[in-house]
Parts: sequence; structure tokens; C-alpha cells
Amino acid sequence: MRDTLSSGYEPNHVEERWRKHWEEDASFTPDPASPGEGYAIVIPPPNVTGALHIGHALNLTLIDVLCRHARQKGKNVLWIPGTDHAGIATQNVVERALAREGKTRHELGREAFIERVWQWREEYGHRILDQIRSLGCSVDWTRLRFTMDEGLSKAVRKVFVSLYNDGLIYKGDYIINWCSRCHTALADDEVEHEDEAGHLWRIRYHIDQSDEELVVATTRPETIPGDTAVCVHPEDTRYQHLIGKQAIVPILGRKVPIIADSYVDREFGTGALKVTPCHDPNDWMLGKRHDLAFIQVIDENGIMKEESGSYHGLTKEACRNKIIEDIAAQGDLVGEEKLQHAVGHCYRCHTVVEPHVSTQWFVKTTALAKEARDAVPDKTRILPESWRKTYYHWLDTIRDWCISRQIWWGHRIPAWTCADCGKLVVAEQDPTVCPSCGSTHLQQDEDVLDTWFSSSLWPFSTMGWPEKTPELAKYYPTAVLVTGFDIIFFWVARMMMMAQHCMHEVPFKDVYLHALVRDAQGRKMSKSTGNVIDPIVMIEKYGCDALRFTLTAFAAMGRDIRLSEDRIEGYRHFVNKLWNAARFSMMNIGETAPKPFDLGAATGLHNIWILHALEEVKKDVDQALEEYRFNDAAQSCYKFLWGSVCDWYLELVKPDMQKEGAPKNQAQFVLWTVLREILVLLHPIMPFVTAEIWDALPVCEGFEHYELAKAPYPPSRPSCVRPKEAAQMDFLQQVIVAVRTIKAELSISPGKKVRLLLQPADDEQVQLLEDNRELILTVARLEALEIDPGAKAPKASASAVVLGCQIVVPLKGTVDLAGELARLDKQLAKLEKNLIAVNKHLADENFLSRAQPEVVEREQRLSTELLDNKEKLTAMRARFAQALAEDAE
RNA sequence: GGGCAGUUAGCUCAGUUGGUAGAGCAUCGCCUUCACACGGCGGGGGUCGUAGGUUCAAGUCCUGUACUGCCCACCA
Repeated sequence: MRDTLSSGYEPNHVEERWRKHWEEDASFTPDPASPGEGYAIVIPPPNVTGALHIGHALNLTLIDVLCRHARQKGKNVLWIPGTDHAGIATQNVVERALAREGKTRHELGREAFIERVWQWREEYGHRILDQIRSLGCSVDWTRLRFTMDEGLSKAVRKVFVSLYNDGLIYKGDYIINWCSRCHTALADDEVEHEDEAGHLWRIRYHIDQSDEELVVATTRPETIPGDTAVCVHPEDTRYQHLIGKQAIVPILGRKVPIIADSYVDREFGTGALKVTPCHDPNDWMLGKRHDLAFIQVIDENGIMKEESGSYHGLTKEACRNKIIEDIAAQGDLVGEEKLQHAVGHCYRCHTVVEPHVSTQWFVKTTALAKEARDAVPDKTRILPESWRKTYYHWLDTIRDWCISRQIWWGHRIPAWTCADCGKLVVAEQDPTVCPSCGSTHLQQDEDVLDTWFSSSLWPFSTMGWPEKTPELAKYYPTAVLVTGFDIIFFWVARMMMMAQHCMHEVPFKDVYLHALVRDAQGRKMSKSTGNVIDPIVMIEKYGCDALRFTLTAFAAMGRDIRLSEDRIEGYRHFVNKLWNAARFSMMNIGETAPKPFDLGAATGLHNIWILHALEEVKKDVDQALEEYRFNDAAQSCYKFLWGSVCDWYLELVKPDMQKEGAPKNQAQFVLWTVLREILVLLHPIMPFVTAEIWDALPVCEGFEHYELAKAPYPPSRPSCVRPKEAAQMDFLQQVIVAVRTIKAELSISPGKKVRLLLQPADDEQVQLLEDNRELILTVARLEALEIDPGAKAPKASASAVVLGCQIVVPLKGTVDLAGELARLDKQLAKLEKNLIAVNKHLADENFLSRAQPEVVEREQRLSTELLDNKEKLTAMRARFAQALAEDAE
């Protein structure tokens, strides 16, 4: 046990000790052979290059809440941590570092460069792991994984070969998205479309051997040298007669056919389209369909090729300006207008993406996508459900997945070409001879795989697949995938596809897609906007628990989180409140633990009431977390601890603590129980402060001591569910509040002890109030308390009515008599308003005959009660007014 | 062009199966009451975007509509 707690919670002193303890103790390293239902979550692997941002913090907090809660519920929990090699992103970072030394990766050569990246990872890759650690994540560090680990690389190769052998991976020429800065192909979803202001130029194409002409509209005149056709709609009467003739490409003078295809939108532009099969995906499709020539005029660096004639060597941007100039000079520029249109950008470096024809590797997605689709929602639920449609839609319209990347950092494609016979060899093990001709001149494919290829195997590759491991047997499929919706396609859908192929089973039973964390204005956080909230800074400033509680409390399903620093600061108060409630408890419990007794037999309304409330929170929190309602779980704890325990129970229990014997011991043990169990409930959300308090709490006789991270969820105590007593307590609270209100509104100092006369409505109230006389005296701060239904109230007194019980505070000696009249009028007006509303219901025939009987009954009861209150209050007002008048005389 | 969210107190958001609107922060008043001023007590503040519909009863269900945000999409 630790010494007394300090008066303010200081997270920095506490947290590091627990991080260390959890790690050294291997607290979160489960044994697959141990009992308990397997419950696994794999971390969405952050990039090794990365630093923890607030989105990670949210993601990791929610996962940790689930894992810690599942442990409490007796599950055998495995949370696998790890990082992603993040091909393009990491290569970019290292290349930038090289550039600062004045070197390029090409100067270094492939092998040395890769060596350099590994070095870089050794040096900086632990940063993100440290940050995961500082968040308090209960991950199993002994099972740390990296997508380029030997085991995972083996899995990658196995899947590649298997897909290839099944005919689901092929190599082919296709128009892909090319980033000329990253110098690699990108998958469709790695391209971000953004509306940009551009121009739509109308350019005249002359018709061969004719005076006629055709005007086409284009946003990309630099591709004109690559034109191999002009296309119109087959039913367009304006152009029908030109179909089959030849158009002359401006400047270059090449003749190209005029073709017809219903793809063309007659309404847009001029209704005539120039076709550049090598530099536009639609034109590529047209080119294939109409068997057109394919002329590439822009190279992989964005420079005009020789085929572009006089524009050879220009950048594509320069070419655009020049060619427009030239066409204008020739008099063939017919028009120029501004146009907003979508332009694709590289999701890694934001360079404009160029459609580019090249040889790439693809995964056939049709069959895989169907299986992934069919698994939802029966085998895998997607939450919130609104994302289900999006998921379906993507899979329904999916195109083959381009998986080759022209970079060096990543899993190199396990394909070799025989230099002698040209045979393509795809194999798990590096081949030494060509199986076809026996040659040893085998050349491995230069490309590496898309990062998402290896990530898509993550749920099972991290558990040791393709080996048959105890982890796979116990923990697969994983319980839930928790991630942001921004990677639903990149990652979630692809894991679903790959798992079906490799495991013939879904990778997870639930997918919980959480929100994006935005700034207070709802903007995305970004370094350039300067609105980022750095979780590490927040942890240092306010403590990890405050950050975690804030994120949890804001994690309502299906809604973005608008975060600002003052919210975190606000919840730090809550952490401190818990700390001080614990301090108070321990001061009153003392060194020696109280003697346990049967809580179901507790006496004292306040004890019975708080135990009842405790049962409710336990139920609520458990239910909320089962349904991923994180915010509800956090709110329940917050309300109970602050609103019930601190605001009331701690005050109510003070008199008991001054006594000796049974009442004191009872209060102590109840307090001990309440504190102990709320610590367990809060622990998944705020692991540090709860563990620290738990550690300082004495252990009662007959109770086992274990550390909080290993504590079970508190079992329900049915004998403590006491709704009747809870309602009685509610009545007492209302009485006390009424007295406080009178004091506050009549400017009677809260500290000033007043006399109170209660005129209960019935014997039951008399009994209840008598039984709790002491409690009322203390909490309402009274000098004297008279409970007497027949008592004669002094005329000059302030009054209120609660459930028919009249509350009278004599005002003799106080100043503000006139204030009371105004106060009563306000109360009466409020009552009257309510009464009218209720009576309107009761006067309605339809309501009486059609509403549920309970509802009608409730309304009737309410009406009677309100009327009674009104009458009593009116009478008191009259008496008081009289007193005022007499006083004036 | 298609799809999905959101619109509730000054701000940020809750509001499970329809039954007289809640929290935190902010604001106002009072209080250094021996756990906590990162505190206590009390007050003020909302015709729940808008128009209809269903219902005895709608913030809650349905339809239309406005605005905001996001995602998807091959109109050059």
C-alpha cells in the first residue's frame, strides 16, 4: 500500500511507473492455452515513418477500452501491435534525407538504398511504438510485428504465388495512374480527386480533303500529339456525315479517323472528343474498342517524348502553354472557357497523377469481391451500419487491383524471367534455374508490391500464418476491427477479400468504423493549417487519462469528433475529481480496512441508494461497451461518480464517519465497495489514475488482492437493486434542493444555518423524514428540523412543496421578505404551466381511450400531484402576503 | 451525377424501443463548509433547420425541402 495521496493528481509522476510495470510484468501477454474465450484485435498498423496523431490516439484508445473490458469479462485477450512498412511513404522520407546529403537512390543502388531504409527504421521506427506505449495501450509487446518481417514476408509470397496459380494475379499492359514524382504506378483508390480551376479549350480540327471542320473540346491540349482519333456520338446529326472520314491533328498534321461511340456526351463541350488512348483512361477504352493506334507522348517523368514532334523535351505543363499558343497563332483556337474539373493527385505526395500506359501486375477482383461482399452482414457486421452500403458499392464497382509499384522499398514481386527462353517463373522460393530451359540467367521482376497487399493479410499473417499456430487456432477470426472509415477500401475491404481466399473465413466478426477527429471548426487537422492537436503534448500537459476520457466521451457512433484543447482540459477536472474522491474515501476508511458485511442487508437510505445506483452503472457500462457506445459508457461513469457519489454520497456519509461502531463501519465498507467498483469500470478508459488509486486502497478481509489490470468486471449484486429506496432518496434530495434554492434565491448565505419545518403529506413521508433526520440536518445545513404535518407555520416564512410535502423556512430575522413573494409567483407560474399541459391531455377523449393505460394513469397521478402542490403553494402565498401587509402596518 | 451523414441552449454535443427536452464548457448570483477553487450551491437560457404527413401523443417514425460536411464517379 502506498502512502497518502497528494492533494492534486499529478499524472506525469504516476503514468511512467505503470507503463513500465505493465511492460515488465508482461501483463498483456496471453497464453493461447489458457481458458477464456479468445478475443483478439489487431492494431491498424501505423506507418513506421509516422508519428502518433490524434486519429491514432482515438483509434488506440477505443481498442484499448475494448481489450481491457474484455479482459475484465474473463476473455482471453490478445492485442497484437505492429507497424507497416508503408512503401511509398517511407521511401519518400528516406529519399528526402538522401537529397539533403546531395545523393539519389539511383546513385546508391538498390541494395544499398534498401539497407539505408532499414537503418532508418532502426533509428526512427521505435518512435511510433514509444508513443503507442505512452497512450497506455495494453498490447502484447512480445508479439510485435512489422509488415516486412520474415514471417509476414513469407505470407506475402505464399499468397502471391497462390493467387497467381489460381489465375487471380496477372501481368499486363494497362493504363494506370502514374505519379511522376514518386515514379510509380498507383492503385485507383490511391488517387485523390479534387476540383480545380482549369480551362476548356475549343480547337478546330480540319477534315482531310474537305473544307469542313470539326471543333473538339479539351482540358488537356498537351496530349494532342498523342491523338489517334476523333470521336462523336453515332446519332449526333451535326457530325454523322463526318464519321469514317479523316481529321487532321493540329500542328502535327497527322491524319486520324473520325469514329462514333455512344460513350460521347452530346451535351458536353462541342460533342466531339479527341481520343488519346495512351493518356486518358476513357480514351484507352475507346482505343481498345476501336482498335486505334497507341502513341505515348508523355514519359514517366512528365516530359514530352520524341513522338510529340517539336514539343519534345518540354514538360507537359510547358507543352500545354506552347501548343495553345501555336494553335492560336494558326487561327484554330476557337474558344477558351474556365472549367472546374476533377484532377487526380497522388495520395502520398499530392503531385498531379498522369494516366500512363505500362506493364503492371494486377489482382483479379471479381470473385474475391463477391465473397467479401456476401460475408456482410451475416459473418461480419459493419458498424455503424450506414457504412455497409458504401462497402457494397465499392465492391460492386471494383476494378482489377494494380499491385505493382516501381519503387524499391517493399516486398519484391516473386516473379522471374528467364533471360534465355523468356519463361516467367513465379515461386515462393527464389529459383536458381529456369524450369523450362535450365538456364541460370533468371532476372527477378524489379517491382515491389503495393503496401496494402501485405496489410491485407495482417489479421492472420501476424498470427503466424501460413504456419498452423496456436494463436490462429485460439484467436482467429479476430473479434473486431476498429479503424477510421478513411481506409475502408484500402484496408478493410481488402482484408475481407484476402481472408476469404487464404483462410476461407472472415478476418473479424465486427468492423467498428470510428469518426475522424477534426478541429473545433470541423476542419481536418493538418500541419499546413496549423490546427493539429498533438496527443503527446496533450498527455504531457493534461495526463493520458484526461485525453483518453475525452476521446472516449466524444466517440459517438457515426459522428465526427470536433476536438479542442479546452475539452481535454475540462475532462482533466474529472480525473482530478476522482482522485480527490478517493483521497476523501481513504482518509475516512483509514489504514485498516473496514469489516465486510452483506451489502444486501445494508441499512441507511443513503447506503442502500448508492448501492442501487452502482448496480445501474455496472449494467449500463457493460451494455454500452458491448454495443460500442463508448460515449455512453464514459457518460454513465461520469454522472455516477460526480453526480451521485461526489455530490451526494460523500456528503451524506460524513455524519456516519464521525461515529463509531456499526454505522461507521457500514459507511466505510459501502464507500470502499463503491470506490473499488467504479475504479474497475473506469479502468478501461482511464487506466493510470485508477490503477494508482486501486494500489493505495486497503484490501478488506476475505478479498483477494490483485492488480487492477487483472481485476474482473464487478458481478451484479441483485440484492442491492432497490428501486423503492432509490425513489425515497430522490424525494429527500428534492426536499434538500428546495431548501437550498430558497436560501440561494433569498440571498441567505449558504453557510447560515436555518430552521426548517416540514409538513409531510402522509405517514410514509413522516416516517421517511424522521428516519433521515440527521442526514437532512447536515446536508441542508439546518439549525433545527421540525417534522409535523399539523404544525402551524409562521406567516413570515419562505416555502415550497415537494410531492405534497410542504417545506417551510421561517424568515424571522432575515432581510429579503419581498423576494419571497416574487419567488413564489415564479414557482406558481411554472406549476400552472405544467398543470395546463397535463390537464389538456386528460381532457382529451382520444387520449383517454387510446393511450396506453399506464400512461393515462401516470398523467392522472401527475395532475393530482400538481394540483395539490398548487393549492398548498397558493395558500402559503396568501398567508405570506398577509404577513407582509401586517409587517407594513 | 450517385450515395451517406449532420442540422437540438452562446459553443461542442447526448437523447436506446415515440409519452411534458439533457450534459460539459461559457454566462449570472452566492460561498475560502475540515476530498477537491481542476471546488461547492443555486439561477438564466432551447417553438429540437423548414413544410407537410402518420399518431391520442413526434427531437424521436414517413415524405418533400433548404443549408453544411464527407465519400464515390471515365463528361473530355
